[in-house]
Amino acid sequence: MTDSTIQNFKEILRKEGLRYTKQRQAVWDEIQSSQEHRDAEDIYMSIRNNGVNVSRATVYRTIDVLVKNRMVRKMDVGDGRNRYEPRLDDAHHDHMICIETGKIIEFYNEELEDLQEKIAEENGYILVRHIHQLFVKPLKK
Amino acid sequence: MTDSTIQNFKEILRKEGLRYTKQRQAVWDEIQSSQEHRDAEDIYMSIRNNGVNVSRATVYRTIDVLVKNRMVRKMDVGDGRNRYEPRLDDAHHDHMICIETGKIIEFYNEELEDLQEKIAEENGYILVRHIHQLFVKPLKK
DNA sequence: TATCCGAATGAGACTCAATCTCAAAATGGT
DNA sequence: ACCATTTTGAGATTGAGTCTCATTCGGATA
Repeated sequence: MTDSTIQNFKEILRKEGLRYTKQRQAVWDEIQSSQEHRDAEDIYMSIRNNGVNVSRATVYRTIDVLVKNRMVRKMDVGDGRNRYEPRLDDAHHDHMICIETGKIIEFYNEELEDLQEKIAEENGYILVRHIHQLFVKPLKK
Repeated sequence: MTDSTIQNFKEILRKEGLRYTKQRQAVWDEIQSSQEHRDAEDIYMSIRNNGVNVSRATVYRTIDVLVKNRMVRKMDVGDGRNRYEPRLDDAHHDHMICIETGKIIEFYNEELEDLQEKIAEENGYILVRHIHQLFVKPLKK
Protein backbone atom coordinates (compact mmCIF):
# COMPACT_ATOMS: atom_id res chain seq x y z
CA MET A 1 0.00 0.00 0.00
CA THR A 2 1.05 3.54 -0.61
CA ASP A 3 1.42 6.30 1.96
CA SER A 4 -1.45 8.20 0.37
CA THR A 5 -3.79 5.26 0.85
CA ILE A 6 -2.83 5.02 4.50
CA GLN A 7 -3.44 8.76 4.86
CA ASN A 8 -6.81 8.38 3.22
CA PHE A 9 -7.70 5.58 5.60
CA LYS A 10 -6.63 7.62 8.62
CA GLU A 11 -8.74 10.52 7.42
CA ILE A 12 -11.81 8.34 7.17
CA LEU A 13 -11.31 7.09 10.70
CA ARG A 14 -10.93 10.68 11.90
CA LYS A 15 -14.06 11.73 10.05
CA GLU A 16 -15.94 8.87 11.72
CA GLY A 17 -14.51 9.77 15.12
CA LEU A 18 -12.63 6.47 15.28
CA ARG A 19 -9.10 5.76 16.42
CA TYR A 20 -6.31 4.49 14.25
CA THR A 21 -5.27 0.99 15.34
CA LYS A 22 -2.98 -1.63 13.86
CA GLN A 23 -5.92 -4.05 13.62
CA ARG A 24 -7.92 -1.63 11.51
CA GLN A 25 -4.93 -0.93 9.33
CA ALA A 26 -4.33 -4.67 8.93
CA VAL A 27 -7.90 -5.23 7.73
CA TRP A 28 -7.67 -2.49 5.15
CA ASP A 29 -4.20 -3.66 4.05
CA GLU A 30 -5.44 -7.19 3.60
CA ILE A 31 -8.53 -6.27 1.58
CA GLN A 32 -6.55 -3.85 -0.48
CA SER A 33 -3.86 -6.43 -1.26
CA SER A 34 -6.04 -8.37 -3.66
CA GLN A 35 -8.67 -7.57 -6.24
CA GLU A 36 -10.39 -10.89 -5.57
CA HIS A 37 -13.88 -11.26 -4.18
CA ARG A 38 -13.18 -12.71 -0.76
CA ASP A 39 -15.30 -13.63 2.23
CA ALA A 40 -14.74 -12.39 5.78
CA GLU A 41 -13.25 -15.68 7.01
CA ASP A 42 -10.70 -15.61 4.20
CA ILE A 43 -9.68 -12.06 5.07
CA TYR A 44 -9.55 -12.93 8.77
CA MET A 45 -7.32 -15.98 8.21
CA SER A 46 -4.98 -14.11 5.89
CA ILE A 47 -4.40 -11.38 8.44
CA ARG A 48 -3.63 -13.95 11.15
CA ASN A 49 -1.29 -15.81 8.82
CA ASN A 50 0.54 -12.54 8.33
CA GLY A 51 1.19 -12.54 12.06
CA VAL A 52 -1.26 -9.83 13.09
CA ASN A 53 -3.52 -10.83 15.94
CA VAL A 54 -7.04 -9.74 15.15
CA SER A 55 -10.49 -11.05 15.99
CA ARG A 56 -13.40 -11.83 13.71
CA ALA A 57 -15.37 -9.13 15.51
CA THR A 58 -12.80 -6.52 14.55
CA VAL A 59 -12.68 -7.75 10.96
CA TYR A 60 -16.44 -7.38 10.62
CA ARG A 61 -16.50 -4.06 12.43
CA THR A 62 -13.76 -2.61 10.26
CA ILE A 63 -15.33 -3.90 7.05
CA ASP A 64 -18.52 -2.05 7.99
CA VAL A 65 -16.62 1.20 8.25
CA LEU A 66 -14.86 0.59 4.94
CA VAL A 67 -18.10 -0.29 3.19
CA LYS A 68 -19.81 2.79 4.59
CA ASN A 69 -16.99 4.94 3.27
CA ARG A 70 -17.00 3.29 -0.13
CA MET A 71 -13.48 1.89 0.16
CA VAL A 72 -14.82 -1.65 0.01
CA ARG A 73 -17.69 -3.13 -1.94
CA LYS A 74 -19.85 -5.77 -0.24
CA MET A 75 -21.49 -8.25 -2.54
CA ASP A 76 -24.12 -10.87 -1.92
CA VAL A 77 -23.60 -13.77 -4.30
CA GLY A 78 -26.51 -15.69 -2.86
CA ASP A 79 -24.64 -18.45 -1.04
CA GLY A 80 -24.93 -16.97 2.44
CA ARG A 81 -21.43 -15.53 2.65
CA ASN A 82 -20.83 -11.94 1.62
CA ARG A 83 -17.80 -11.19 -0.52
CA TYR A 84 -15.67 -8.06 -0.32
CA GLU A 85 -13.45 -6.32 -2.81
CA PRO A 86 -11.46 -3.09 -2.62
CA ARG A 87 -12.75 -0.04 -4.49
CA LEU A 88 -9.42 1.34 -5.51
CA ASP A 89 -10.94 3.58 -8.09
CA ASP A 90 -14.52 4.72 -7.91
CA ALA A 91 -15.63 2.83 -11.01
CA HIS A 92 -18.84 0.96 -10.48
CA HIS A 93 -19.36 -2.50 -11.92
CA ASP A 94 -21.68 -5.46 -11.55
CA HIS A 95 -20.89 -9.17 -11.54
CA MET A 96 -21.40 -12.18 -13.69
CA ILE A 97 -21.00 -15.53 -11.95
CA CYS A 98 -20.25 -18.67 -13.97
CA ILE A 99 -22.38 -21.47 -12.55
CA GLU A 100 -19.98 -24.09 -13.89
CA THR A 101 -16.67 -22.75 -12.68
CA GLY A 102 -17.65 -20.25 -9.98
CA LYS A 103 -15.60 -17.60 -11.74
CA ILE A 104 -16.69 -14.02 -11.09
CA ILE A 105 -16.48 -11.61 -14.02
CA GLU A 106 -16.93 -7.88 -13.55
CA PHE A 107 -18.84 -5.83 -16.07
CA TYR A 108 -20.05 -2.30 -16.53
CA ASN A 109 -22.63 -1.07 -18.99
CA GLU A 110 -23.70 2.55 -19.13
CA GLU A 111 -26.98 1.80 -20.85
CA LEU A 112 -27.87 -0.63 -18.10
CA GLU A 113 -27.13 1.95 -15.41
CA ASP A 114 -29.27 4.58 -17.09
CA LEU A 115 -32.11 2.16 -17.61
CA GLN A 116 -32.25 1.28 -13.93
CA GLU A 117 -32.51 4.92 -12.91
CA LYS A 118 -35.23 5.43 -15.47
CA ILE A 119 -37.23 2.46 -14.20
CA ALA A 120 -37.02 3.67 -10.61
CA GLU A 121 -38.16 7.16 -11.61
CA GLU A 122 -41.05 5.84 -13.66
CA ASN A 123 -42.30 4.28 -10.44
CA GLY A 124 -41.88 7.45 -8.40
CA TYR A 125 -38.56 6.55 -6.77
CA ILE A 126 -34.93 7.53 -6.85
CA LEU A 127 -32.40 4.74 -7.26
CA VAL A 128 -30.10 4.53 -4.26
CA ARG A 129 -28.19 1.34 -5.01
CA HIS A 130 -28.72 -1.97 -6.69
CA ILE A 131 -27.83 -5.62 -6.57
CA HIS A 132 -27.30 -7.15 -9.96
CA GLN A 133 -25.78 -10.51 -10.66
CA LEU A 134 -25.92 -12.49 -13.87
CA PHE A 135 -25.60 -16.24 -13.43
CA VAL A 136 -24.18 -17.58 -16.66
CA LYS A 137 -22.59 -20.59 -18.30
CA PRO A 138 -20.00 -20.73 -21.08
CA LEU A 139 -21.18 -20.52 -24.69
CA LYS A 140 -20.53 -23.83 -26.46
CA LYS A 141 -18.12 -23.36 -29.35
CA MET B 1 -56.72 -23.43 -5.58
CA THR B 2 -58.12 -25.08 -8.66
CA ASP B 3 -58.18 -28.78 -9.44
CA SER B 4 -55.82 -28.21 -12.35
CA THR B 5 -53.21 -26.65 -10.06
CA ILE B 6 -53.42 -29.62 -7.72
CA GLN B 7 -52.99 -31.95 -10.69
CA ASN B 8 -49.99 -29.97 -11.85
CA PHE B 9 -48.46 -30.20 -8.39
CA LYS B 10 -49.07 -33.96 -8.22
CA GLU B 11 -47.43 -34.38 -11.60
CA ILE B 12 -44.33 -32.56 -10.46
CA LEU B 13 -44.04 -34.78 -7.41
CA ARG B 14 -44.44 -37.84 -9.63
CA LYS B 15 -41.80 -36.55 -12.03
CA GLU B 16 -39.45 -36.04 -9.08
CA GLY B 17 -40.23 -39.50 -7.70
CA LEU B 18 -41.80 -38.00 -4.58
CA ARG B 19 -44.96 -38.95 -2.77
CA TYR B 20 -48.04 -36.81 -2.48
CA THR B 21 -48.64 -35.82 1.14
CA LYS B 22 -50.98 -33.42 2.84
CA GLN B 23 -48.02 -31.46 4.21
CA ARG B 24 -46.60 -30.88 0.74
CA GLN B 25 -50.01 -29.88 -0.53
CA ALA B 26 -50.44 -27.52 2.40
CA VAL B 27 -47.15 -25.77 1.64
CA TRP B 28 -48.06 -25.26 -2.01
CA ASP B 29 -51.60 -24.14 -1.06
CA GLU B 30 -50.24 -21.61 1.37
CA ILE B 31 -47.69 -20.10 -0.98
CA GLN B 32 -50.21 -20.05 -3.78
CA SER B 33 -52.81 -18.29 -1.65
CA SER B 34 -51.02 -14.95 -1.70
CA GLN B 35 -49.00 -12.95 -4.19
CA GLU B 36 -47.00 -11.41 -1.38
CA HIS B 37 -43.27 -11.90 -0.89
CA ARG B 38 -43.20 -13.97 2.28
CA ASP B 39 -40.48 -15.63 4.30
CA ALA B 40 -40.42 -19.29 5.32
CA GLU B 41 -41.40 -18.61 8.92
CA ASP B 42 -44.44 -16.67 7.77
CA ILE B 43 -45.52 -19.51 5.49
CA TYR B 44 -44.86 -22.04 8.24
CA MET B 45 -46.94 -20.14 10.81
CA SER B 46 -49.82 -19.60 8.39
CA ILE B 47 -50.07 -23.30 7.64
CA ARG B 48 -50.14 -24.12 11.35
CA ASN B 49 -52.75 -21.45 11.97
CA ASN B 50 -54.84 -23.14 9.32
CA GLY B 51 -54.77 -26.26 11.48
CA VAL B 52 -52.34 -28.34 9.42
CA ASN B 53 -49.50 -29.80 11.44
CA VAL B 54 -46.26 -29.35 9.54
CA SER B 55 -42.64 -28.82 10.51
CA ARG B 56 -40.19 -26.19 9.38
CA ALA B 57 -38.06 -28.93 7.85
CA THR B 58 -40.95 -29.96 5.62
CA VAL B 59 -41.69 -26.38 4.65
CA TYR B 60 -38.11 -25.83 3.55
CA ARG B 61 -37.90 -29.19 1.80
CA THR B 62 -41.11 -28.59 -0.12
CA ILE B 63 -40.12 -25.07 -1.09
CA ASP B 64 -36.93 -26.48 -2.61
CA VAL B 65 -38.98 -28.77 -4.83
CA LEU B 66 -41.29 -25.93 -5.84
CA VAL B 67 -38.41 -23.61 -6.63
CA LYS B 68 -36.67 -26.28 -8.66
CA ASN B 69 -39.83 -26.77 -10.67
CA ARG B 70 -40.41 -23.08 -11.17
CA MET B 71 -43.67 -22.95 -9.28
CA VAL B 72 -42.16 -20.64 -6.68
CA ARG B 73 -39.65 -17.86 -7.00
CA LYS B 74 -37.03 -17.51 -4.27
CA MET B 75 -35.69 -14.04 -3.73
CA ASP B 76 -32.84 -12.72 -1.66
CA VAL B 77 -33.62 -9.21 -0.49
CA GLY B 78 -30.36 -8.93 1.40
CA ASP B 79 -31.64 -9.10 4.96
CA GLY B 80 -30.76 -12.74 5.58
CA ARG B 81 -34.24 -14.18 5.09
CA ASN B 82 -35.28 -15.43 1.68
CA ARG B 83 -38.72 -14.46 0.38
CA TYR B 84 -40.96 -16.65 -1.71
CA GLU B 85 -43.75 -15.87 -4.14
CA PRO B 86 -45.86 -18.12 -6.38
CA ARG B 87 -45.20 -18.12 -10.11
CA LEU B 88 -48.76 -18.49 -11.21
CA ASP B 89 -48.04 -17.40 -14.73
CA ASP B 90 -44.57 -17.62 -16.18
CA ALA B 91 -44.13 -13.86 -16.41
CA HIS B 92 -40.74 -12.82 -15.18
CA HIS B 93 -40.20 -9.68 -13.13
CA ASP B 94 -37.59 -8.10 -10.92
CA HIS B 95 -37.98 -6.19 -7.68
CA MET B 96 -37.59 -2.69 -6.38
CA ILE B 97 -37.29 -2.37 -2.60
CA CYS B 98 -38.08 0.92 -0.88
CA ILE B 99 -35.41 1.47 1.77
CA GLU B 100 -37.72 3.77 3.73
CA THR B 101 -40.89 1.68 3.89
CA GLY B 102 -39.68 -1.82 2.98
CA LYS B 103 -42.31 -2.00 0.26
CA ILE B 104 -41.50 -4.38 -2.60
CA ILE B 105 -42.54 -3.28 -6.08
CA GLU B 106 -42.37 -5.65 -9.04
CA PHE B 107 -41.22 -4.44 -12.42
CA TYR B 108 -40.49 -5.84 -15.84
CA ASN B 109 -38.60 -4.15 -18.63
CA GLU B 110 -37.99 -5.87 -21.94
CA GLU B 111 -35.05 -3.67 -22.84
CA LEU B 112 -33.37 -4.56 -19.56
CA GLU B 113 -33.84 -8.26 -20.18
CA ASP B 114 -32.37 -8.05 -23.68
CA LEU B 115 -29.45 -6.00 -22.48
CA GLN B 116 -28.48 -8.59 -19.88
CA GLU B 117 -28.44 -11.39 -22.43
CA LYS B 118 -26.35 -9.24 -24.71
CA ILE B 119 -23.82 -8.47 -21.96
CA ALA B 120 -23.45 -12.16 -21.11
CA GLU B 121 -22.94 -13.06 -24.74
CA GLU B 122 -20.38 -10.33 -25.27
CA ASN B 123 -18.35 -12.05 -22.54
CA GLY B 124 -18.71 -15.51 -24.04
CA TYR B 125 -21.51 -16.73 -21.82
CA ILE B 126 -25.18 -17.61 -21.96
CA LEU B 127 -27.41 -16.01 -19.36
CA VAL B 128 -29.04 -18.66 -17.17
CA ARG B 129 -30.71 -16.53 -14.53
CA HIS B 130 -30.16 -13.28 -12.73
CA ILE B 131 -30.63 -11.49 -9.45
CA HIS B 132 -31.62 -7.90 -9.82
CA GLN B 133 -32.89 -5.66 -7.07
CA LEU B 134 -33.17 -1.91 -7.08
CA PHE B 135 -32.99 -0.27 -3.68
CA VAL B 136 -34.87 2.99 -3.94
CA LYS B 137 -36.42 5.82 -1.96
CA PRO B 138 -39.45 7.94 -2.76
CA LEU B 139 -39.06 10.97 -5.03
CA LYS B 140 -39.70 14.14 -3.05
CA LYS B 141 -42.63 16.08 -4.47
C1' DT C 1 6.58 11.41 28.63
C1' DA C 2 3.33 10.25 32.34
C1' DT C 3 -1.49 10.54 33.27
C1' DC C 4 -6.01 9.45 32.27
C1' DC C 5 -10.48 8.46 30.19
C1' DG C 6 -13.17 7.07 26.60
C1' DA C 7 -12.65 3.99 22.67
C1' DA C 8 -11.16 -0.49 20.78
C1' DT C 9 -10.19 -5.20 21.17
C1' DG C 10 -10.99 -10.21 21.55
C1' DA C 11 -12.71 -14.64 23.33
C1' DG C 12 -16.47 -16.63 23.33
C1' DA C 13 -21.55 -16.38 23.96
C1' DC C 14 -25.40 -15.53 21.26
C1' DT C 15 -28.72 -15.05 17.22
C1' DC C 16 -31.27 -16.71 13.61
C1' DA C 17 -32.21 -18.78 9.09
C1' DA C 18 -31.56 -22.91 7.28
C1' DT C 19 -30.14 -27.81 7.28
C1' DC C 20 -29.58 -32.28 9.27
C1' DT C 21 -30.74 -36.51 12.14
C1' DC C 22 -33.16 -40.50 12.91
C1' DA C 23 -37.01 -42.87 15.15
C1' DA C 24 -41.73 -43.09 14.16
C1' DA C 25 -45.50 -42.49 10.92
C1' DA C 26 -47.44 -42.48 6.41
C1' DT C 27 -47.66 -43.74 1.42
C1' DG C 28 -48.88 -46.56 -2.34
C1' DG C 29 -47.93 -50.67 -5.22
C1' DT C 30 -49.17 -55.42 -4.73
C1' DA D 1 -54.02 -55.48 4.53
C1' DC D 2 -49.05 -55.97 3.89
C1' DC D 3 -44.68 -54.01 3.80
C1' DA D 4 -40.65 -51.83 1.64
C1' DT D 5 -39.63 -47.34 1.09
C1' DT D 6 -40.36 -42.54 1.71
C1' DT D 7 -41.72 -38.75 4.57
C1' DT D 8 -42.29 -36.43 8.67
C1' DG D 9 -41.11 -33.71 12.80
C1' DA D 10 -38.85 -32.43 17.17
C1' DG D 11 -35.02 -30.96 18.23
C1' DA D 12 -29.97 -30.79 17.39
C1' DT D 13 -26.67 -28.67 14.50
C1' DT D 14 -24.45 -25.42 11.41
C1' DG D 15 -22.45 -21.21 10.11
C1' DA D 16 -22.28 -16.27 9.10
C1' DG D 17 -22.58 -12.51 11.54
C1' DT D 18 -23.42 -9.76 15.96
C1' DC D 19 -23.03 -8.78 20.76
C1' DT D 20 -20.92 -8.65 25.53
C1' DC D 21 -17.90 -6.91 28.69
C1' DA D 22 -13.48 -7.20 31.10
C1' DT D 23 -9.11 -5.81 29.61
C1' DT D 24 -6.06 -3.13 26.71
C1' DC D 25 -4.91 0.78 24.00
C1' DG D 26 -4.85 5.50 21.73
C1' DG D 27 -4.00 9.99 21.93
C1' DA D 28 -5.12 14.53 23.92
C1' DT D 29 -3.41 17.13 27.57
C1' DA D 30 -0.12 19.20 30.77
